[in-house]
Formats: sequence, C-alpha cells, structure tokens
Amino acid sequence: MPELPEVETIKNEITPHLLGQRITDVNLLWEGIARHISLEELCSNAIGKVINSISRRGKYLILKLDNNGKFLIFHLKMSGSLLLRPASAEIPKYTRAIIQLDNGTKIFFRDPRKFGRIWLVDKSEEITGELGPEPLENSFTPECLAQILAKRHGPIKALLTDQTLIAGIGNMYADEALFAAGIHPLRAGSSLTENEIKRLHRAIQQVLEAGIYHKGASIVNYYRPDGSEGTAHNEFKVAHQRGKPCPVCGGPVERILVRGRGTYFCPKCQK
DNA sequence: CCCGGAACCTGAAGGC
DNA sequence: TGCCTTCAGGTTCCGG
Repeated sequence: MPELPEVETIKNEITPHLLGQRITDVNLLWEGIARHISLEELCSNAIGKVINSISRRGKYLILKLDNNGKFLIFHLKMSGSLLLRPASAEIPKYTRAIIQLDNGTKIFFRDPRKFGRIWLVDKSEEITGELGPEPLENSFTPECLAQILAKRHGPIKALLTDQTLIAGIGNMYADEALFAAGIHPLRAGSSLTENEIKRLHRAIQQVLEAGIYHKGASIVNYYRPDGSEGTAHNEFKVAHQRGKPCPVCGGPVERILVRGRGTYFCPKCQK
C-alpha cells in the first residue's frame, strides 16, 4: 500500500523521466479514475503542456504543468502504481490510464482495485488543502505533535492515520511507529505523556525515513516505476508479522482491529 | 467538533 | 476441483 515513503520513492524515481517533458497524449482505459473532470477537459488541459515540477504532499503526487499553471494530481490509494515504459511496450494488466510524453516514455497508471484517482485543478490546495503537516519537515516538532493529540480521545493508531492531523502515515507505518515508541495502539491520544510524545515523534520520523531509504514496502501491490519492489517490509518489526516473535521480547506479535483496520503490535512491549 | 462505521473496489485466500 | 465467503485498507460520506 503506497504511504508517504512509497509515494516519495515514486516521486524521486519518476522525476528524472518526467521533468521538462511535454505531455503528448492522455488515454483513459477506465474513465472512473478521472471522475472529477470530463475526459475532454482533462485532455485539452494536459496535452501539449510541459511538466515543470513534481512534488509530493501526504500521499498525493503533484505534477505542475507549464503554460497553464494547472496541476495534475494522482492518488494511488491502496493498490495503484505508476510504471514508466517505452511507448512501444505492451499495456500492463490493470492499467487504468496512460500518459504519453514526448521523450517516448509512457506512464501507465495501474490499479487493480480502481480506488486510485487523477485530478486536474487550478490550485493543488483544492485537493491537499485539508491535509495535516508533513511529518518529515522541520516544522513538525514534538510540540506540534503534542498539540495535535491534546484533547483527542480516539485511539492513537487511528489519529496517526488521520490525514487531516498528520499527512502521509498509513496503516503499516503507524504500526511500526507505535512499536518503536513502545505505545499501545488503543491508547487515547490525550493520554500520552510528554515523554511518550517525544518518543513517538522520533519514531514517526525514523520509520518513514527508513521506508524511504529502502525504497518503500512491497507488502501488496506496491511497485517502483521500473516495476521492481521496495525492501522496506523486510525491516518491519510488527506490521504484517502476526504470530512472529517480537524482535525485542520474543513474544508473538498480535493483530487486532482498530477502527476496522488490521493493527499489529506487541502486547508486552507496547503499553 | 469528535468519533465510529459503512461504502467504494476486486484479487487472494480460506472453507466446505 | 470449484464455488462461495471473507478479508485487505485510503479516503469519503453519513449518522450519533
């Protein structure tokens, strides 16, 4: 599942192939992927335009188009991936959209489950405006995290994955961060001590940076733009490790549901 | 405002 | 072998 480290990896790896390139064609194999705009409007606003910057905000990928200053925005949701292939390549299975560039590269937006979306907007904030702070930016401090958690009584696991509170953390990295900080996923956000918040803040940054360093986690349906897999999941200590020994105490990793989401943790190490 | 649960989707996995 | 049910989770929407 693409979360912040996966989308950051995709951004880093597509940038050299996309930056400064002109879009020569847009093809939708499933029109629902761009349901917020008509096909005609999407094509007329994208074809002929040059991609002059590529950025990430939370789990969104943002391409800024030259000439009209509009933004082409992707969200891969749970099962999406972007593959870059030569124009002559066969269309990969589950391709929902194809964007052709004038350097001969095709961007294949694959998405078996059809959750992914494409938007074209005048201002990127129309899509990303409600997102919380970027957890890897300097402005995201322990005090910032403390303010976010104060007065919130929901389980800390659910708060960490709420994109309006902090942008980019999903199910896998929330579990890893809580394990690294030694905090039980069902603790109320407001119950965390100052010390626990400091540990959690540090853990969030560490697990996300490790994820980026290992080019993302390929648990299911995540591929880098060249089709290869990331290796971050090999470093996971609890996420998707049900029944395996906790690397600290050796006890079995357990799985519970928190807000309907599978949550992996060590009941001995996380209080 | 805050919280929790259903819905959107379809491939994979498990039960019988 | 094969049909059926259940599960997976990022985000949005809706109800309490």
